[in-house]
Amino acid sequence: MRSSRPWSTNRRIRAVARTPRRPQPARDAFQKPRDYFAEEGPRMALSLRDPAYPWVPLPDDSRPEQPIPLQRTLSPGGARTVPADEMAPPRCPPQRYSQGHKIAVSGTLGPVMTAREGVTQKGASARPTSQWRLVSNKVPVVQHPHHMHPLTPLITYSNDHFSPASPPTHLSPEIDPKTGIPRPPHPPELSPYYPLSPGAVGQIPHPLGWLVPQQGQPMYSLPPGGFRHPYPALAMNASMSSLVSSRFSPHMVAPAHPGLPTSGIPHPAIVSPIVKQEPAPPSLSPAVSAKSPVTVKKEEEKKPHVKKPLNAFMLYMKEMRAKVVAECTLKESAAINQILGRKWHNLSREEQAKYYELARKERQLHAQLYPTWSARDNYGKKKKRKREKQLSQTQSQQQIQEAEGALASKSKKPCIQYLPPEKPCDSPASSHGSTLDSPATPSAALASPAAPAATHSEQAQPLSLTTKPETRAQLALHSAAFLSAKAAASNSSQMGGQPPLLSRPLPLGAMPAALLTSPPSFPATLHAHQALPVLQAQPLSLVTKSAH
DNA sequence: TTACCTTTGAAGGGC
DNA sequence: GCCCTTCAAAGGTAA
Repeated sequence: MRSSRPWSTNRRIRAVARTPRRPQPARDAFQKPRDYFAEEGPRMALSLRDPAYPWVPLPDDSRPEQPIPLQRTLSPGGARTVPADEMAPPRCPPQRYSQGHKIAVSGTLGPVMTAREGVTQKGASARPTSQWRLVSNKVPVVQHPHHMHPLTPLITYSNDHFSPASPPTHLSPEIDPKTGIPRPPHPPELSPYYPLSPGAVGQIPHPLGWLVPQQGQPMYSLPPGGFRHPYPALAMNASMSSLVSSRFSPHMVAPAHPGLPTSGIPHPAIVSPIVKQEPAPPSLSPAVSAKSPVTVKKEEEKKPHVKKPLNAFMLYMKEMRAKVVAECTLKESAAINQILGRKWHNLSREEQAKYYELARKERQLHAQLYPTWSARDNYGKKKKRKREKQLSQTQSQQQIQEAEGALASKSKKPCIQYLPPEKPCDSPASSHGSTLDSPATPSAALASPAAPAATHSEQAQPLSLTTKPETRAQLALHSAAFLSAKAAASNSSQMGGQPPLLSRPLPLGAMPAALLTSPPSFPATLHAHQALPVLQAQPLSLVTKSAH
C-alpha cells in the first residue's frame, strides 16, 4: 500500500530511473501541508482558499520537474504573472507525428522532488483502509454509453482554462464534437453529459461551489435519501456530492444492495463488455468459487470494468483537450497530449491544485463507491503489446545502443515531433536564452550527463533526450518542419512580431535543447548514463531508440 | 479490428 | 522505501 505521490513522483521515477541514488535532503525543508493530499474524509473540507492550503512556498526552481517560465515567477504567496499559456495559444505542430518515433527527455531532478515525495508518503494514507474495503461490495453497474467526462462540466473554473471564449466543441450543446453535426440543444438545467430525465433528478447546489462560487447553480440532484452513503463516517460535503452526482453519480451506479435505489444510469467509470447486472461479485459467491476455472474466467470477463479514477492531469486533459483541438485543428491525441502536457507544466500551482483536488476527490469517491476495487483489477485489461513497448523503453543500455545502431542505419521512417521544438505552446524562453527552461538544471550538469550529479550539487541530474530512430540531422529537419504557417503566424503575432523560434535555422548542436518541449516532463525512456558519449557534450544528451 | 502513440499521475507489487 | 509496471482519456494512425 502506497501513499499518493501527487507531485510527479512517478515522473521523477521515470526521469531518474536507473540513475544512481543520491543522498536525499532533509525532507522537511520543502514540505507542503502534509495532509493536503490526504484522502481522509475530514480533510476534504480543505479549501483552496484556505491560507493554509497552498504549498509551502517554493521557489520555482525548486521544482525542477516543472519548467516554469521566467515571467511566471511565483511569489511566496502564490501570486503569479501571466502564465505563458495565457499569453500565447499552443502552437500546433503542422505535421502529424510519425508513429513509432518518440523524443523523450528526462529532466534534471533535484532533491526537492524527492522531498515532496517523502512528504506525501509520510503525510497520510492515500488509499482507503482495509477496513473500508471489507465493508462494502463492488457495485455492479453498466458502462455509461457516453464517453464524456461527467466531471468536466463541474470543473469550470474562472480562469481562462475553464472559461474559454468559445466553448470547446465537445462542450457545445450545438455541435457534435465527433461528427461536427449540429445536435439538438440540451436543456440548460441539465448536464450536457448525462441525459438524465428531469424526473429522475432533482436539484442540488453546484458541488464545486467551493471552487467556483459563481457557478453555484443547480445541476443535478439527488432524490431525498436517494444515495445511501456506504461510509457514514465519511459524510459527503458539497464537493463529494458533486462527484457523486456527476462522475460517480449514484444514479449511474446500480445498488450493491437491493435496498439501494436504482437509476439505470450507468456509471461512467464502468466499462462492461456486456450490459449486465450481477447480483454479487463472483468472488463472494460460494457457488462461483466452486465453478470451473473456465466458468470463473468467463464470469471474470463479464465483470464490469471499473476504471481507474482520473488523476489530475487526466482531468485537465479532458477539460482542455477540446480547446487545444479547436486552436490547433489537430485531432491526434498524441499531439494534443504533448501540448497539454506542456500546458500542464505551465499551469501555476494554484491552477494545478484545483485538479489535484478534484482528482483527490475522485479517488476518494471512487474508493467509496468501489471499496473492493483495486487498480490491479484492471491489469491485463489492455493488450500486452503496450507492456512490451514499455519494456522496450526500459531496456538495457546495451539494447538501447543497439537501437541507436539501428538508428544510424536510417532505415526507419522519418520522425515528426508532435510539438515544435520550442515554445510550441506557451513556454517562454529562459532569460539566458536557452529554450530549455530547467531551473534546477545547471547547464554544466547538462553538459556532462554521465557525470555524477553530486559533482554539481544534489540538484543536478543529467538530462537525456531520447528519440526513436532518427538522426539528429533528421531531428533538425523535422524541427524546421514544425513551422507551419499557422503556427508561425500565431506566434509571430503573439510574440510581438518575433518570428517563431524554429523559424530560424537551428544549429545542429542546439537541437537537443530546441527539441525540448517540456524537458523535465518527458518520460525517461532513456537516461543520461545511457546516452552516447558523443551526445554527452551536448546541453542535453540526445539518445535514440529503435522503434519496436 | 485493434494496438499504438502521447501525456502525467496514481496505484500496486517486487525487492 | 525505491523502482518498475500498468492504467486512466482521446482520436488519428498503422498494422
